[in-house]
Amino acid sequence: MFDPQAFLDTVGAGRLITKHRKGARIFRQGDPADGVFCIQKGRVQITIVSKQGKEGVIALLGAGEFFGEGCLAGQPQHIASASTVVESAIVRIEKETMVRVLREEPALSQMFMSFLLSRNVQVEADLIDHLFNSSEKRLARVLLLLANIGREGQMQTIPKISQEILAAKVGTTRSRINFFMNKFRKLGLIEYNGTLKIHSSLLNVIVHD
Amino acid sequence: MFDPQAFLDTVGAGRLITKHRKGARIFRQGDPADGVFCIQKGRVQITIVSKQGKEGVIALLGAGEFFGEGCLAGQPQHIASASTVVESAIVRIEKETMVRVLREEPALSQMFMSFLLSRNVQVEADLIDHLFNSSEKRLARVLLLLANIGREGQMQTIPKISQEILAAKVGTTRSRINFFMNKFRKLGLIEYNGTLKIHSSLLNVIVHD
DNA sequence: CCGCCGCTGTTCAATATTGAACGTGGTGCG
DNA sequence: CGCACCACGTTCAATATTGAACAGCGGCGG
Repeated sequence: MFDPQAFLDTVGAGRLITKHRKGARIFRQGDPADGVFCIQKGRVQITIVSKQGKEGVIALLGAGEFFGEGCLAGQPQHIASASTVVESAIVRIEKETMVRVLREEPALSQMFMSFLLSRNVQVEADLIDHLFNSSEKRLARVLLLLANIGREGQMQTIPKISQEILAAKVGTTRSRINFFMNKFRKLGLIEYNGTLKIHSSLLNVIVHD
Repeated sequence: MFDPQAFLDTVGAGRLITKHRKGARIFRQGDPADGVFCIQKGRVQITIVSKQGKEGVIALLGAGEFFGEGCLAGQPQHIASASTVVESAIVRIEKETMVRVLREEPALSQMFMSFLLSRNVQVEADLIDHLFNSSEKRLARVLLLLANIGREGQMQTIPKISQEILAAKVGTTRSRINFFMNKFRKLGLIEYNGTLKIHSSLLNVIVHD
């Protein structure tokens, strides 16, 4: 679907590949936005904090996905922060370089556009989720999406994620998350002691009409 | 920023311009998705209904904006419905035509991409709004956005919109909308009897920390 | 004129959600 | 070890939100 390697090979100068440990900050909300980033390996979370100090996770991105692309739309500063959730390799591409490449390389332009389109679909799905669903269903959905990043049918082990982050992503409080996590566990929909496992039966929470 | 006319001129065959009355359906949730639409004149709302029958408004779009672009991301069917809210002129472009044009015309590709980028920013802003804000603030934001579609500083008259639709866009119930509309009115932030006027002071509701 | 219909105004109990508190167990570190 | 620091489990009152009901009020067609 999307091949970041081919992309990077053609970018040439004006790019910078960096390895980051887990938990490293790539950029902060408010920093000047003059570059686009692409994940080569690892996982990155995009967060934003409100004026009241609440934190929200807008996106959890994996290999092959871009972030910081808002600057191409003319945003002078990043409206969100980006940090790694596992050890990651990130490519930074200067805004000017990106613009040039998009103009001169139709194939890459296609690639980037198809990323934008699918990101659009994703964010819209998140929005619809908030429009319609209770926090219980939203939590179920987030867990299933996390599990499905590593695709497969049955049961999935998830790389450990704090209830606080889940709360930020779902858009509710930690006490609510805790409440539902225990509910799901009692119902046998998930398991956890140190590792978190998601059963496919968790789907029933969402489609429950 | 974006010139739909120039775009349309170069599309050539494979497009179809239609005028629609207020309230006309362009496509329905579930219809096969094989075309992209562009608004030449007027206003279009994108809605989706949940399994429980609740309706949600995902987007309110104006001249120069596209919709139905999900098919370019490989969506076989529309996940939402589109209908006009005022008399509108809509251009339909066949998916194949669109793909071809995007490939062959870098300038138009740029245009479309800049639309995608700003749409992304918009939807993300909506999502953040839901993540952080109460329905009261969300309503205030929706009203302000509606007023600002026709840009200007002070006070704006809005083309009449039912509380039901507002509820769908804000993501709450009509009784809540009614409650806040009256609250805003009592506070002198908006006026309405037959026409709806938004005062710029409504902004204070949002930035109230 | 009358009745129907869609929209608004209003109320209210049931339910969901928040925000804050406190206890507990593990883990890393001086 | 003892301490500090997290993240989790649990509780609870205060608050926000829902969902449903009913009434009033124009407009519109028969």
